[in-house]
Amino acid sequence: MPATSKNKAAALPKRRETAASRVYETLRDEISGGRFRVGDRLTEGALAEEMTVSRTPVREALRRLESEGFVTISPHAGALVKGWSAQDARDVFETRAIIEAAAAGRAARNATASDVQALDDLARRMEAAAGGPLQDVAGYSEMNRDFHARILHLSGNRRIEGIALNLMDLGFLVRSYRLFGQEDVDRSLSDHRQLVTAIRDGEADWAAAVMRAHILAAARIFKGTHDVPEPTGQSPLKKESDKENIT
Amino acid sequence: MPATSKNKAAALPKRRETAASRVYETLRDEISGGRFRVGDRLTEGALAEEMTVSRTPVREALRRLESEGFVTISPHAGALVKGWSAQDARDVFETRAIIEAAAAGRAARNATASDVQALDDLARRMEAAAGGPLQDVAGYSEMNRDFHARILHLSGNRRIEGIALNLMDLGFLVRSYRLFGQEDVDRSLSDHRQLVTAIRDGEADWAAAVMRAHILAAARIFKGTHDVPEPTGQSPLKKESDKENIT
DNA sequence: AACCTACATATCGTATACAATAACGCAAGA
DNA sequence: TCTTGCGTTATTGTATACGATATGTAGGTT
Repeated sequence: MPATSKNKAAALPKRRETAASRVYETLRDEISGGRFRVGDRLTEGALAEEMTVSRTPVREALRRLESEGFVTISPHAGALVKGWSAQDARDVFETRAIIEAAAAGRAARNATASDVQALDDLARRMEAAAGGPLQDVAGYSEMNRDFHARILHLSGNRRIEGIALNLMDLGFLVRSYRLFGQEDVDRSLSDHRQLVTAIRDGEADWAAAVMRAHILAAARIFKGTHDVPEPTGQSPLKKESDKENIT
Repeated sequence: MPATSKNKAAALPKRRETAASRVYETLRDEISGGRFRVGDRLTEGALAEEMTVSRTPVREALRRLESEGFVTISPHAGALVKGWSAQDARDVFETRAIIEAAAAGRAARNATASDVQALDDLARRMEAAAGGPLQDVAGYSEMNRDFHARILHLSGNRRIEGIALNLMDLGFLVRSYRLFGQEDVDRSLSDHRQLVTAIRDGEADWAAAVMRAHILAAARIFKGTHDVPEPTGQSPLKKESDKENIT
């Protein structure tokens, strides 16, 4: 329905954000949150009506989601929610291991005392939060992201930082912490402690090796419990799952 | 003026592309080609009129260019041609060195005999083309891109492949081969030979090391002759200075 | 003279209207 | 029953109209 710009009081006018960015964030969270099935069609008109905006900002949001790998868009066919194969997950973790290991090594050379202090504080807070059986998964995940982001920033290479952050924020990874058992969390925390120490002492090679192991360990957990959301089922209609895997 | 889709006979009537993609490609080539100066304002309306389309496809093209790092867009201020500082260039080369070295190592493990054959053919063709003083810079550059792209593909990691290709295709790097002297070309070709050999023999570590050296050497050449100052922030009074930026 | 305010203008963000295309179904024939 | 062709329809691509916002300027006040 034509929302005549009068409905600003309707939803969330708090921020001075644009409608396009709001639609983008909403859709991104919803896709990550599992509202849609892989292969689902995202129709501009339907989404526009649902969010009480016009097709223009929806369209913009979809294009952005495509560039970040959440949906695929075909010239006249529209947007489909993109699926993740086991191979995709493996590739992402492997790439993260490579890039973040290098970043950790650089961070070990660049970090100042206060940088190390901040990292250490964060690591301790994570340990405190994980005292019990990890209740606040979202909060822990957020702290973990922050920990990695700080190290990436300390690498001094903004390109590395941006690429690695993108990889970290991919939808199918965001919620993977639910898969962590107690011992996994313990090992992860131990890795973090080692990273802080290695960075504090300027031991670049050690920092890189720890980071690599840290990420590959997470990959193993993810892989073990998350084997193949293959396109097998998923066909409410006929054959929609043409699979984007190039191979 | 409503261009009633009849003017397709103007330039490229062959393809059935969308207007947005045409605008995107045109703008990308023009930015890479140096038509604009760093910091130039790209106004939607002006570009739309120039290309005889509406603002909508222009807008879409600009957003895409932003996501690929060619322009920066501020919420209500519009798009500016993005500049590359020496630090940016350094970051890109360093990141390429890290990622492509890893890719070369994986390629050494995955490559089949025919893969190696294809690489070797390409390397030989490049040597032949560089017999003289490198006349066809564009052609040579294209072959070089293909060489690297093949190795990236052989890594078996599509994520690595995509990231590295993006880094390779950044505007300010595309034409950097003009900076290569004869000895630089010779060393580059020698690197390629070594890469082919290392991959053929499955020597992952050697392949990775050669690739790393290969890219960092290129970085050094680029850096030496291309030391540019910062994009000077965005001076608000900065006026349009289009046309004529050869370099 | 400096500063603040109000207005004018240019450009972006969004809504809506229209055109083009591809998916879908239905019917007709073999 | 299967195939094939055409027409309908839903959805995307593009154009245009309108509203919102930032910037720049002129004029008035202190």
